[in-house]
Amino acid sequence: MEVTVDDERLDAMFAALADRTRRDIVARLSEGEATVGELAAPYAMSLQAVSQHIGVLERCGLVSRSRHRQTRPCRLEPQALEAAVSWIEESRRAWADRVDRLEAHLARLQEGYQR
Amino acid sequence: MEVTVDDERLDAMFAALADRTRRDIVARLSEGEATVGELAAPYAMSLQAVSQHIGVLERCGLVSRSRHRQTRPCRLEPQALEAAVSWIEESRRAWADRVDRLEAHLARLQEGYQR
DNA sequence: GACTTAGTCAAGCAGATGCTTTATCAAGCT
DNA sequence: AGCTTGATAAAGCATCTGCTTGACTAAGTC
Repeated sequence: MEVTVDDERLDAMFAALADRTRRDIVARLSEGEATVGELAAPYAMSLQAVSQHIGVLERCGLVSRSRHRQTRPCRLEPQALEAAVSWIEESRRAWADRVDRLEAHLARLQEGYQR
Repeated sequence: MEVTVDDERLDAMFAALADRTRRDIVARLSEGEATVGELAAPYAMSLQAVSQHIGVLERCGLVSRSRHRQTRPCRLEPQALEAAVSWIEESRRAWADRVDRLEAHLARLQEGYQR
């Protein structure tokens, strides 16, 4: 049974992860919630830029923002990462299967020659 | 021990996978080698465009092109996919650990109240 | 040698992306 | 009410991307 994830979602997800700053933010959030300001602090770029990066992560479902007083705490939505992993795993598995079949085939040929 | 993959490589890899046509090509190649022309056939776009897509996949190490007569057979280099998977898995694992710790903590609190 | 096949190279263009700056808003502080 | 803090909104700009077309090359066919 295949887990079919729609293409647009994968587009957005991989595109989101294609930026170092955003991968950094995801890694940071995997250690726990953080506000936009906290996430922005380590970077040379403006708070607005980081807020935009978080927007990208939010739009593809990897991160969600809530409110607490004036701050906007962000947290990871890891089931979204699942979609990306499963696509990659599926392709890799298909390739591995193919290599296995090929090797098995070659092994049978080899056996044939030796007999 | 961490498998540290350099950021530029991950940038290129996720960017490569952020395109539906390129993911299609990877999926197709996971079923076996194919020439540029064979890969291009299903698409409305020009052969040149597909060749450029393959170039992107090649530059990030996911695909390699060889030569056979006038054709350029392409094949998947699946150990490259490993880098992407391991980055994602690592972040997800960190998040899962954190959730587990949190739940364990809450469980202990709960126990405390009931005693 | 001329023609076809399979593909690359290169220039150009419309639209997306990553940042900036300025302006604005909502919550808390005095 | 006015000021500060934490953040979003919007406009602008340089660069990158995905595609196109036209020109070229290498290998095989007539």
